[in-house]
Amino acid sequence: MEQTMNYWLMKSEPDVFGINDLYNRPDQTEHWDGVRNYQARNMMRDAMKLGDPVFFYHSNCDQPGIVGIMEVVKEGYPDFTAFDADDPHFDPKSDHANPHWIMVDVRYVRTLSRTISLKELKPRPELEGMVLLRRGNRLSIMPVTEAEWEFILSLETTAL
DNA sequence: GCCAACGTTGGC
DNA sequence: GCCAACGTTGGC
Repeated sequence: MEQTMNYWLMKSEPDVFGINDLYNRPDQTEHWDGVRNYQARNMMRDAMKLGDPVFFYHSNCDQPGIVGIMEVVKEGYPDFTAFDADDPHFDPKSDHANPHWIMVDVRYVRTLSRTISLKELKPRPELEGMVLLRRGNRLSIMPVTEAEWEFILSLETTAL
């Protein structure tokens, strides 16, 4: 059964885990742990599929924006950091028998030739309605439409 | 560092 | 089930 490809955007603070950190991981692959939001969890559990392309977004930094591309290389499985009392993302309500939290593995694909900043995305009429740009949006993982994906990539080679 | 927006928690 | 208090996110 053929399934439509889904596109995603995942946020991370570059001071904590930036795109260069992903680049430097063995196999350029890392598990995306620590997500403790049910909406984001549900997307990883139900909708993110092998091979789905993902924008890497740097948040909470000098220039928030999209910095690169990665892909899903392992579909949703229990986030073991929730089981570890020493982990900052520990959740006492989650255990192996009943894991509350889910993560996926992602692999580095490439770094964009320049950062496509949030500031640059905001005024674009083509991106009106994009989840990222919705007021008060705090999701760390969100869907991107194919049209949004293509448009954003077209900006990479556009002069500012 | 500030603070708006939002999710979660817990008392009732 | 309501909602106030609190914690977190994340742009600025």
